[in-house]
Amino acid sequence: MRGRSAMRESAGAIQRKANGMTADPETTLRADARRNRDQILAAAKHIFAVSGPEVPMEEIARAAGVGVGTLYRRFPDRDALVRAVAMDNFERVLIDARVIAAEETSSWRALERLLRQSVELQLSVQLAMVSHRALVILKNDPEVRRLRDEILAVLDRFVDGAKAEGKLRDDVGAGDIAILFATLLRQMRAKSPEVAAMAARRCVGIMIDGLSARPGSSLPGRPITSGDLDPDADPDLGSDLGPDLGSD
Amino acid sequence: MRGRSAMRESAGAIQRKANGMTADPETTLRADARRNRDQILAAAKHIFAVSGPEVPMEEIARAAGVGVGTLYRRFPDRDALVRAVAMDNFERVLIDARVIAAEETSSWRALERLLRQSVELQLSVQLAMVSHRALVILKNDPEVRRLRDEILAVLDRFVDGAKAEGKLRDDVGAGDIAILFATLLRQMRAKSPEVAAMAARRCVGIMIDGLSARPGSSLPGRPITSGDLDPDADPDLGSDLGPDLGSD
DNA sequence: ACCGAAGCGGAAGGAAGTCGTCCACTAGGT
DNA sequence: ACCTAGTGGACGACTTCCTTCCGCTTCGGT
Repeated sequence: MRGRSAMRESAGAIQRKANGMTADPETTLRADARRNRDQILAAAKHIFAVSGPEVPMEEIARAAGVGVGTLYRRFPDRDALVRAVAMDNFERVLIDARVIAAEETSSWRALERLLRQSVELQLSVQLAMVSHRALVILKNDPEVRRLRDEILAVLDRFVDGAKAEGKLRDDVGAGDIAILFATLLRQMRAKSPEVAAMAARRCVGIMIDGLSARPGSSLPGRPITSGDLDPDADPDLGSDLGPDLGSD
Repeated sequence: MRGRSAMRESAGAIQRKANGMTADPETTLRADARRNRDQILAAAKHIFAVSGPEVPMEEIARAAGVGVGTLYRRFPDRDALVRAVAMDNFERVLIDARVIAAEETSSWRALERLLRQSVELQLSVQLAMVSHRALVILKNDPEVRRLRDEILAVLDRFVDGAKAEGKLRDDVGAGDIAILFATLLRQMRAKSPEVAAMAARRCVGIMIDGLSARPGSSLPGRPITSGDLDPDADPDLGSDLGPDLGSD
């Protein structure tokens, strides 16, 4: 049982590596092993997106069409895998964002396009913002963090530009948008996967309409900036679920 | 896993229902026991909303300020607790919806108010729509189901009315709205709980703007109706994803 | 104030599920 | 054709959670 569909992967990967950040792990790999590694990454990305970052490793392995041993050989523990997935996702988003920035002259249209595309690569923003566990893991990795910040910077530019164009409502910040979409992109349940997929696209459409500038409506509170997203609290973990229950 | 090992539904739960839910538990209970029961319910509601319906029972007990033993005496197993929380939530929403329906003359305003309020009672819609596990539990309870359907019926009326008024865009259905909100109401993470709470209100505001009728924008696919939300599949298990992933 | 009984908390036994290693085996590369 | 990087999946240790049980506490009537 080896055949799997993870093929929309191959092209971009090589180029990304050529971009040259961590060349160590892949150059030494045998062709076969390399392919497996990519499949694992693709499967993990998909499964993380659907079920969160704490699914059994064996499930990921199965989805990738490999054994658990292989998975553990490539990624020494779960954290390493989460990190790798996040890096891959962030890189992809960043590349997309830059392409869009280069192609679109209107910031509003750029923003819109970026958001719509994000649905298709159902994705990592949520991994970084919705999952506490993942957040803890990623926060300690400066590389990941740098990528994330770069993406937020691009988003900031789009937001500012779109506001200047009068297309984006003035009372939102990049943080609003990031939260909105991170939340929205979580998997939805419905009668069928088809309905769910359609629902996701429709939700994004509704959101974009809600974001566009229009007189007469206003939001409570103040604009949430990208800075508001940083839980700068403590870098160490310290029990992720337990303590904050008594807050009520 | 464990709940159904003894019996699919505990005989006690059925009995309680037959007696009438409101009469039995509250009249027989000692005053302090009653208070504890309410605290458990409140804590469970809060924690379910935040962390999904599969959190350790002990955590719920701790948050309620009682011991595990007390919790188990009151609710023989997790299913019973989930049911009780759902009933409570649904009843509350339904009551709100009816008050709103009676007070508002405009369907659009009624819809808007209902949606905004739903954020405050951070709530059950999500329990019924987002969590697979909960869905399975609740689907087998005709009482719960009846309540849910009643709520959806009210929502349907609001939606139809608001469309007729020309205030709600024509290309959405009650299902769109339900999905949108169920998704949106999931807990959000941000720098602080305050920011998260503000973000939730803002998101709803943006969404309502996106829903209001306006020429020039259209959504992909077809309107999602309340009927699209029912996973009418088989009642015992959703094997389509393999092992049920405790994503929450 | 007193007493019986309902109610309480939490320690402990037991079940379920996951992790990550290890080793006999397969298949690329030269 | 050989050598070794690579593979899969069974397995023992471990963690986590469920649920029961029992001695102590508190309620409520007298």
